[in-house]
Amino acid sequence: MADSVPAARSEGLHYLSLRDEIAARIAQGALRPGDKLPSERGLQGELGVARGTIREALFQLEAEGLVYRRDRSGWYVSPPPVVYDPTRWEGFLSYVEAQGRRPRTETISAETIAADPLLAEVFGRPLGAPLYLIRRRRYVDERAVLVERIVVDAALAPDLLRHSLDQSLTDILKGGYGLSVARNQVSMQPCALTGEHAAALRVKSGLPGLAVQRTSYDAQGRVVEFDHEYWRHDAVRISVDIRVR
Amino acid sequence: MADSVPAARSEGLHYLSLRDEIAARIAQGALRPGDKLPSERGLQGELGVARGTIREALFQLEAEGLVYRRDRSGWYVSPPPVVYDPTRWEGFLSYVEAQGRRPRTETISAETIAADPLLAEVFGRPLGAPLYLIRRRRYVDERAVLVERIVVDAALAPDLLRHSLDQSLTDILKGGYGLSVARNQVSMQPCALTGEHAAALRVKSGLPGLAVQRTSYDAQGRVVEFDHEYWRHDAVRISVDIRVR
DNA sequence: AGCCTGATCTGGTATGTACCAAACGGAGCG
DNA sequence: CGCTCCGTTTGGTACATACCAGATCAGGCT
Repeated sequence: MADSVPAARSEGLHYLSLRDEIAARIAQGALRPGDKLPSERGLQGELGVARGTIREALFQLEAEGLVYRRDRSGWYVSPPPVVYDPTRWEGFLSYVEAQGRRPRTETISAETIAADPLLAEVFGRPLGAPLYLIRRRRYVDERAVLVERIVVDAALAPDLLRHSLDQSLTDILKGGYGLSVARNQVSMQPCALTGEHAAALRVKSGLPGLAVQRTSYDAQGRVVEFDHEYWRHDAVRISVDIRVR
Repeated sequence: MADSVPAARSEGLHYLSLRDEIAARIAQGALRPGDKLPSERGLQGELGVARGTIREALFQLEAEGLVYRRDRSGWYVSPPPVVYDPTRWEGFLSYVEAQGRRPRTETISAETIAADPLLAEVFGRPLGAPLYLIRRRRYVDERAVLVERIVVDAALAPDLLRHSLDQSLTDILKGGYGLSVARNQVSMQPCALTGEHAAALRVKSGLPGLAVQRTSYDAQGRVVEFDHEYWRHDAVRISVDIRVR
């Protein structure tokens, strides 16, 4: 990294100028997506500031989505986010591919469960009715970007779990069962990834995320999918184009 | 140590158990929205852990939107977020009120500017065409929750700046100029609030936020508003209900 | 070639200390 | 009563240090 960061010392708070310095390097292309930053201790020696201060600057860049960390490996420049349009339901694999990125899906678990009060209400089915619960992890360019928990009515898609769930669930439901989505009810909220979600994405507990809850209905108003997604905040941008009511 | 947080010491990482302990108190109503937490140094004495560890736990709760800080005043339990549906464009004041909260708008600045290349493109107007630029800050229950930067085509709304901009801009455009919104193009991305935005919201630079960009069109496809909003991440939840294309 | 192992590198957690500056609150003054 | 002033409280920044545990990788063994 040669001459390090002279401009950064100009003024004000150390961690802010360091943050701005690194951000500038990324903006001007001196650091490119996927590049590894020097180690915290390396920067410490280079810049002559305490490691805690370096980390404060890195945390801010992480919150801005400019860098991310791989646990006990190092800090890396973030790739650009994928654009997610909840009004176009083509499925993860196709829209990620359409953006020139490499998607992958991994099934964590798939099981039959009995409807609890909430799910019974959502699906309009009796308590205890059989439902499928699917947990998946999805990647873009081999970086885990979201975990999801999908519930499907077993009555609408018998033997769904026989299929390989690493492909598009939308396609399976449409091709195999004639179920297609006509309406989506989507709710999104910034959150922190904690516990099982953080573990599944292999990120530090507390990383900012985006929680998306989606209920998909077919033309008859039946619930086709009830889906909770937890995204890394830096991996996604939401875009919708709508007629106003 | 009064005994206070006994369960928190059970196992694992100090800051995670402390975080969970406070989160549990909020969930069960022992701490209510708006309540002030003990000071960092107070907790330090109570719990016997270092102040840095306390702060780590508080940062996580902040990232989850459960608590927020008022600079050099203290940490407080967050009020619930307002629900924002970009497909229903009734304006901030009315939908916040509909949720039983108290909205307020403050105009920071209002001026006439000349279209730069980007704005000329967006509005389909020549370079240098006159546009209005309005900056506002909006509050819910007297807490600043967003800053926005709205651009309006001066040709469509002459003398717009004569109006009081602390009211609904939607109403002014509709009532005063017959402009009503027929289509919204909305893009949202988690971000960090920095620089002027952080200052305007009086939060620490680096607080997680949600950046919303909205382009509103009327029935003739003319751009009515071009709007950038920066929300505190804990103040808003997005909800949309849409027919799938 | 493939597997195992152990040293090393890296970030993660935790503690202590010090000082700064904004916010707050109470005393005192006009 | 309202204002100013000032000491106190509170979070904000910065430093130093120590140790832990997962990730990584080179080297040696099979």
